[in-house]
Amino acid sequence: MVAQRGRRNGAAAKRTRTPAAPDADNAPTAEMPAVAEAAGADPEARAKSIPEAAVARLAVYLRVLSGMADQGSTTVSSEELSNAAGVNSAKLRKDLSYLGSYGTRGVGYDVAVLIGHIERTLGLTRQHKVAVVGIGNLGHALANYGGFPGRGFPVEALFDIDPDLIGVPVGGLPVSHIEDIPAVCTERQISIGVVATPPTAAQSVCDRLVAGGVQCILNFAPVVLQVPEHVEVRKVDLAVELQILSFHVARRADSEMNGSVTGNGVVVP
Amino acid sequence: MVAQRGRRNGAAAKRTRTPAAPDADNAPTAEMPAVAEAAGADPEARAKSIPEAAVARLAVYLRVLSGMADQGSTTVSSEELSNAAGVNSAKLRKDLSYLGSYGTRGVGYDVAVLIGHIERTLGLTRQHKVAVVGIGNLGHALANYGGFPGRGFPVEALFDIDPDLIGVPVGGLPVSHIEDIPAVCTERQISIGVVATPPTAAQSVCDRLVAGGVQCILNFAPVVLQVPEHVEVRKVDLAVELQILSFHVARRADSEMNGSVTGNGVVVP
DNA sequence: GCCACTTTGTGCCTGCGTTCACAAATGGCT
DNA sequence: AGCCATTTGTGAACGCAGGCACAAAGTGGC
Ligand SMILES: NC(=O)c1ccc[n+]([C@@H]2O[C@H](COP(=O)([O-])OP(=O)(O)OC[C@H]3O[C@@H](n4cnc5c(N)ncnc54)[C@H](O)[C@@H]3O)[C@@H](O)[C@H]2O)c1
Ligand SMILES: NC(=O)c1ccc[n+]([C@@H]2O[C@H](COP(=O)([O-])OP(=O)(O)OC[C@H]3O[C@@H](n4cnc5c(N)ncnc54)[C@H](O)[C@@H]3O)[C@@H](O)[C@H]2O)c1
Repeated sequence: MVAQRGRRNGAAAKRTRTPAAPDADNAPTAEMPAVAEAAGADPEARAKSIPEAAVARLAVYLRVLSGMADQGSTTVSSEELSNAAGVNSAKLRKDLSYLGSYGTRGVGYDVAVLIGHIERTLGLTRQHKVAVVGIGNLGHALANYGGFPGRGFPVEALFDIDPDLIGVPVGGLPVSHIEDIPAVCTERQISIGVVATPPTAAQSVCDRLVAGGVQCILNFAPVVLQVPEHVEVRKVDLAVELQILSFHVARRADSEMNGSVTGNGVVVP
Repeated sequence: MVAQRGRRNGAAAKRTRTPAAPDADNAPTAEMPAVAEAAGADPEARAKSIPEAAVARLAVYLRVLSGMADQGSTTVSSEELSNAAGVNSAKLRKDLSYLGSYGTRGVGYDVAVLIGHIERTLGLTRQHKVAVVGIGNLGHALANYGGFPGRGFPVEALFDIDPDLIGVPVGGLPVSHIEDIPAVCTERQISIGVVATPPTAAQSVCDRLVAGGVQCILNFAPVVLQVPEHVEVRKVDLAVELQILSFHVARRADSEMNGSVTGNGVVVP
């Protein structure tokens, strides 16, 4: 019996939206009451009503389930799965209920069936081709990482501005020049662009990706990108992550300032 | 006064809901919001009441402000700053109000003063030493990254299990063996541990970091880490980020499936 | 010194996300 | 066949966070 209960760890990235059109912004979560009519036999239609936060968790459940499937499990209860995913079991059930009633009461969920439904809901039945821009420290790591292709996100284009890098294969794929971003992305049907350039270059690179028809951008540069309304941006900002941790350290150090010490960085009187 | 409310770790508290709710008047939300209550004038004490989401934004404001300071700006209005940070101006003002009233009505905020207050609130006045474990693709990128030390997060220890890596300097720092994690972390007063190992090794590495007195962990491995209550974990999961983007692509493709096309990956009829 | 203008700080309302608790469904056991 | 243990699915409550709108507070012009 595991006494350990749910850890928190929130989502790491933040969505940004262009402040250009304050009137029509109407965040992705449909403004329409939408009522989520039960008649929705269409799983795709149902997708519209899934809360953003739940989508992030579904991805986590999916990975846990994949691990369980590899281990030979065929069914799993909400309690088990929620424990492995680090969330409350009620929340897990509610999340799963967004994609329909695919569990069996008294038994649990069929692992394979659940995997299929989550994949379909997250749009993982199609492949999403990825381009990485900025093949420096981080770009190299991303290009060499084997975990993406295996999950339906093949890296199919690399770009940089450095003449010494152009044509050099990284992770088996030659680097192209950023001038060619629009043409190459259009031609290869790239749908996700990853920005790993220095912050100063990020916006111009982003513009080229958009010109190439890319629909989503994953941004590692510490800047707020401006994009058209139809492009989705997610930001991964390590400096912010560290600063949030720093805040918690400070908060704890403050409330515990009476001798007892649980970690480094605190003076022991 | 510690007052550890607010966290969700609802440990044992069974809290059966009685309709009458005789326990306290905390049920009606209309009453005094209890936040910002007895928080004295002490800025550190006030930190406890800052919402998690606001902390993340404060870190973003801080970076924008630093850029403005470098550019010579001395004051900034909430409108300007919120634009640059990509948020609503009212939200920004509310976030800043958590750290006190340090703006001047009719003028705006003094950039330098604001930077100082945010830094103090986030605990950036002290340095937070960082250790990176798993010096592979990602670990190398992190170890070589110059952006962390400049912001008060010096990388002061590297660890791996690969004998070929031990002793090799990466980014000017030699790699140590993971066996030495507890000793080295304790000795060098490491407060933040970064896990960049394969997922299978992540939990054991995490345990060693905790044994070394590390207070926070930034986890890049796609697993849910189990840690004692006093350790804070944040997870950066690129696969999840991509899957969230994938969901949005699927959703958009679904709602727009009538010829008009705004990006790649959609068949044009 | 007064007035008009700017901008902050915040009370209030709305809506989302989380949690609880329980009825309904289901399988296994006697 | 009937009952019990188990587990799902969800209605309802609760609390946090976001956003509007306005009073308070300050600046600068005249
Ligand atoms: N390395 C890390 O661990 C890390 C951590 C956090 C954030 N980041 C951020 O990720 C980004 C990349 O970091 P990095 O360490 O890989 O930097 P890097 O300097 O190693 O690599 C940057 C790459 O971008 C290329 N580049 C420069 N200008 C370009 C342009 N206009 N168009 C296309 N490519 C261009 C450079 O040639 C170089 O190859 C930075 O914004 C950094 O702040 C990196
Ligand atoms: N590279 C990326 O772009 C990327 C992207 C997303 C997620 N990740 C995750 O980050 C982690 C690291 O990725 P990577 O690409 O750097 O992998 P990698 O294989 O290049 O590096 C892993 C490193 O960890 C070391 N290691 C193995 N077992 C260890 C142990 N028990 N203790 C300490 N070190 C050990 C290995 O020697 C190696 O140096 C993985 O969990 C991966 O899923 C990486």
